[in-house]
Amino acid sequence: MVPTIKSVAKRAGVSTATVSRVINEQGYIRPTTAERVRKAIAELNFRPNIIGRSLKTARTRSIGVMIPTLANPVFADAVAGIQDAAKTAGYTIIITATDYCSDSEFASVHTMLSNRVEGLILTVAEAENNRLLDQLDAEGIRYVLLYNQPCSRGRSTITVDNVAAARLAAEQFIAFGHRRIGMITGDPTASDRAAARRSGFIAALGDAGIHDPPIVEVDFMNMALSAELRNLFSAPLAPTAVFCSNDALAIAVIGLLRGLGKKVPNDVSIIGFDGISVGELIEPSLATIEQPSREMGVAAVQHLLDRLSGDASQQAKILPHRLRPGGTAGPVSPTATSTPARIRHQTV
Amino acid sequence: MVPTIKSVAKRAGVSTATVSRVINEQGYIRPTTAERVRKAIAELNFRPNIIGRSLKTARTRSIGVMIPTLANPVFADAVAGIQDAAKTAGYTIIITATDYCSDSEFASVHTMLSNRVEGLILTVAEAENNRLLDQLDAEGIRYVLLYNQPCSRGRSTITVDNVAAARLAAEQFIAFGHRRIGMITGDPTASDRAAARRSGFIAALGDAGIHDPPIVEVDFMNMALSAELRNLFSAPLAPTAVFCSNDALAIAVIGLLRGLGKKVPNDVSIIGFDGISVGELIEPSLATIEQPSREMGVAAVQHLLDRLSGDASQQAKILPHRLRPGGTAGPVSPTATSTPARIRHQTV
DNA sequence: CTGAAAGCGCTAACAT
DNA sequence: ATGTTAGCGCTTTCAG
Repeated sequence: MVPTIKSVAKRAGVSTATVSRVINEQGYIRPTTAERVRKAIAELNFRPNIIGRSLKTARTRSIGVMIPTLANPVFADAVAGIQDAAKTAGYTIIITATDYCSDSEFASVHTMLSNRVEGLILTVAEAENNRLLDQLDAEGIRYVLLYNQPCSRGRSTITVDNVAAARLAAEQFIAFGHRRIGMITGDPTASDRAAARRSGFIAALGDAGIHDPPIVEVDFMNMALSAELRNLFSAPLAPTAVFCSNDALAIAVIGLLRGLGKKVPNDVSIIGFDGISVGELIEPSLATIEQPSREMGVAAVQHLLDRLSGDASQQAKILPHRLRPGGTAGPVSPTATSTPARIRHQTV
Repeated sequence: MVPTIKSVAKRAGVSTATVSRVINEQGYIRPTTAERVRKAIAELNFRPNIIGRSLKTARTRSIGVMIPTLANPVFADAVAGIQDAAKTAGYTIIITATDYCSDSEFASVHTMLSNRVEGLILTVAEAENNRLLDQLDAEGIRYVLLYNQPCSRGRSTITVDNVAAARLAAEQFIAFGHRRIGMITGDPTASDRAAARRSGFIAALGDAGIHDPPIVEVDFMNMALSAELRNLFSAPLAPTAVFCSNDALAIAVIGLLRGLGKKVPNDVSIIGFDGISVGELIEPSLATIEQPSREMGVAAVQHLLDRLSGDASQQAKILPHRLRPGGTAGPVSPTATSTPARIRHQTV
């Protein structure tokens, strides 16, 4: 059978307490004794049973991670950061994916809590009104949100300033001379960050005197780009620039535009959001609002570990976003295919 | 504090055994009693402590997963499949990434085994001569390899037929009329699958009378595309077609070619390997040998669970690969920039 | 410096 | 149909 601390003790001719002390390097052990124990451990290929230890110490050194999906590189990168930081800190991670289905959030968290994770890193659909988070708060369970927006409840979260970031995209378009600027957003109501990006985008356009920009919501999961989207680009007053609420969506939209015979960026400029690495590799390269996903994952772990050791100093940690320039976004083109409305707008 | 089975028992006025029976729905319980217990559970918000259960039952219902990195979508997709299948089967997964550093494989596996995972899903550098796997075999620990090649030791693995798949790529190039065909491969010695792809590629070319194709090895992690690579494409007899051992590499190479002023596929045709989804989204779309990563993850879980229940019927499961056509691979072009050698080869 | 023993939360005989 | 109890592997007083 698999060796236990008892078998090691017997082999080394000591008590289990001594073996435990050697394993955990605590207390005074005569060097020769320690050596004998280590030898027994090596010979038996003994691996301390964390289950037994956890039961005794009430510490698991594990954290639970819940994200929408690993299939989106944004989250995969964040988890890579989480994994790395956790490993460094001697923690183990348990992962669950919700597939953007908020109904499964309860079950996922339940599983992880049953496994007695010491804390949670969560990306939920919406942080503000969330029964699950209410319950975690009520039970005093430590968690850190990732990508979610700071909310009035003061829930701790690691994110970028999605409002400011979206403003940046809008402002870039305006600086490029665009006036007919639209937005395409995925998981519209289902994501607080998408909502924040949307509002930042609208606000920035408003500041520039552009109101009621066309905003199209698409089903992000099965990215069948809707008829509405085709209409958007086929209209005579079609936008010359479009902000997409995430990179995967942006890349899909670029494909659609190609299908419609539109040139990017000549006919339509595109800026995405996320900064996934493949964006740099496509041609033209994707202009995007980059968020430091991996670092966000690392920060989430640090933040969580801080909270686990009682330090709840800061609620939200806002990491810097950055406009990553790319070939998909450029000045409004004189050769743009749809010109009629430009005259009107140029007077502004 | 956090409720225990004892606190539930007290509240419901029953013994802990009864509570346990209710939780696990086993044995005969009077409905009214069960109801009282369930009420107590709900009121206390009791979650059974898996740690305690595991210690008693010696079952954790968890599996350990070790992959090179989550930053590569191939592995992220596989893990998504693993997670999904595991969840369905009532299992939890613990993830570690090695970052392609085989030295960390031991530590990762050690951690997971200390956590008493019931089995492992591993992608290792090399399955044939592997001390870690030898040790797992010796200890009778169940594992399933993922992406690794079947080896003489009969280690169970989920993979595609990398040799045949690479042949397919080579044959496609040949069918397109290419004769000067090269290969660019990452983690050359460090990956049995890369080696298999390489040998399949060479074999297929050999069958077509093409020998000693140029093969360039690049450091996959920091994808600084080497000088050697530049030389490859600058040579007068530069290949008109290049097979890349994975998609990430292929996309990077396409970028390099653009930098060198070469057109894809006109000057150089490219076929990648993996079938990551972004390949379909870039322009031109990436021709690639697609492997069903998500399904492979699912299959790995099924295979592992089979083994855990004593069924070791099959060693290797070969899933079907598929040539995914794409814009990056096409017929050898009459306008190709480097023509001198074509005459010689066309005589074959 | 080391050992004996209690007990973490749970399940599974064994009783009744 | 339900209760009693032993014990999973480990850590940690408490003794010595």
